[in-house]
Amino acid sequence: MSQTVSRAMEIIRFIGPSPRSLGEIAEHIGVHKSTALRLLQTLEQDGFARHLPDGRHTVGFAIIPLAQYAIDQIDIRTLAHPFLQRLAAQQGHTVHLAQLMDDDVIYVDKVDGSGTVAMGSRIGLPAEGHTAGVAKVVLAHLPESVREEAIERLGFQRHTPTTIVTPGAFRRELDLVRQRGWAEDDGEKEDYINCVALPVFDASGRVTIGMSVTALRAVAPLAELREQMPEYRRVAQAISRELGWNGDEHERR
Amino acid sequence: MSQTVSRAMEIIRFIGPSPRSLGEIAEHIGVHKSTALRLLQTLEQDGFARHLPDGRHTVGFAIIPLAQYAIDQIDIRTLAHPFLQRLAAQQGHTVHLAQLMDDDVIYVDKVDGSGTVAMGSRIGLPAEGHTAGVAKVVLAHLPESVREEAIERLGFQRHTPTTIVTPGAFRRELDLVRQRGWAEDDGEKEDYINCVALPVFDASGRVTIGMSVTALRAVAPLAELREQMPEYRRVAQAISRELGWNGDEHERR
DNA sequence: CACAGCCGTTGCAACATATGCAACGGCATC
DNA sequence: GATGCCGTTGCATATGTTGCAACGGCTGTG
Repeated sequence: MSQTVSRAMEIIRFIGPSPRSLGEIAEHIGVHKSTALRLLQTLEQDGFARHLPDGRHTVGFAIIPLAQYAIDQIDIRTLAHPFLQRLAAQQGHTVHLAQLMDDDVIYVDKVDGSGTVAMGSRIGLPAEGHTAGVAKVVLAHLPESVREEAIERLGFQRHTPTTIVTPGAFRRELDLVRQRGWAEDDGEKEDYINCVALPVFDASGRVTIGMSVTALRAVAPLAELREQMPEYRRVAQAISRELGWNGDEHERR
Repeated sequence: MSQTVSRAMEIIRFIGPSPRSLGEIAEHIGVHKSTALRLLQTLEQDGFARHLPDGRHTVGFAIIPLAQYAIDQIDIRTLAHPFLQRLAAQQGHTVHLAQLMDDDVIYVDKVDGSGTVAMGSRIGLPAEGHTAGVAKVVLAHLPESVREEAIERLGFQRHTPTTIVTPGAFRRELDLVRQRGWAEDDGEKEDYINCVALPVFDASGRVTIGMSVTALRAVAPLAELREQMPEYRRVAQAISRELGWNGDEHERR
């Protein structure tokens, strides 16, 4: 293991959220300022960090295309994409796939329907934990201790009158998700958009991926999406079988 | 400068585009395999690299949120965003801002109009060089030698009957962009979407940023967007003045 | 205006770590 | 079964990283 490389990466993690001074960085990684400065100079030479005019240091743009490579290599995309495309074309609605990675449910694929819709979801970015259907469906199926930790991290910011804003109400929502087999976003992030989200099971019956169908409320309200649930369930299970799932959705780990 | 950190970063750049074996990596950075392995082990411990089941190494997901931080800190967004929001609200069309970074014109902001539209543009991702309005308008205003190098890198893949697919035709298009002062995407990437793009000048009269207005052809065909050109030019110049531009758009470097 | 304090930075010697070597086990090929 | 190449590890040592001392610049205070 390389201590020098570890330090450099810790610097990048530290300066990412907000720009930092040399002294702060040296203190954070526990080295002399001259050491931190040399590490920064190297990171900056290669575009992984930037030296701002005010003297502080921040993350560099060379990381952006590398992140895109990381996104492009998410395996489930290749496997699931044809299913999403068919569903989007057939139903006319936007379909997402999102996967749990570390502590976030990250959008990993998105196929727009016809009669299209703009929304804040972006591949590579996390779904909002307390509003997005895909996040709810993944959270609902996590082991309880993991789920409780995740719930504690949620901010429960209100966006619309239907946003769930307490942990208790959110737990009841997740209970409902498990009971009926799908999650819903009832205009909780943007009040003109709703969606349903289905679990995607892996070979061991776990759920770390969710698939959602999203529509403008004016075009297809929740009731209409619910009517299509048998078809959505069929597609989510077809993707699950591609992942080696072979059982009933009521199987639990 | 830290040689060790440089090597680690070169490893990340090398394994990003496609996964690589330990031997390839060691050869690429010019060290013994055991050295490359230790550097990789450190990168993998922190999520900057991943060790695939087949033994190869690729870029890790921890880079994705860092890239988002980098995107979030692009200064022009803060400055230009109110202009884009006003224009989008007033015109009802989607407005983009894109900026030249290294060899790509990267979408750095995007405001959706009302009566919304889905499109492949994503913040942090590059605009396609030979079709996107923002890319054409930035390319058109580059110094000639830089422009020629950029044109040589373009793939000229046809997407629709109106896609420009030869360097010669593309050069003539850029001549036209400079002459009339704006670029167009005439359904060249998706045949149902068109846009116009205006140059944003900086304090020295250079153009590394473009602003575009995009609409569904069915909603607002090119002719209709062209009618609004005085207003679009006014907004682009207002943003330019915020950047310190003080002259006539015919000023050249 | 002088001074103190803190910042970012550099040259250099000491030393701690990164490095390459030799060897290993595993796997594929002949 | 032998060979070649892969990824990997222990260890000695060479070297690059590291901290120290000192520097100039900037800001705030008296």
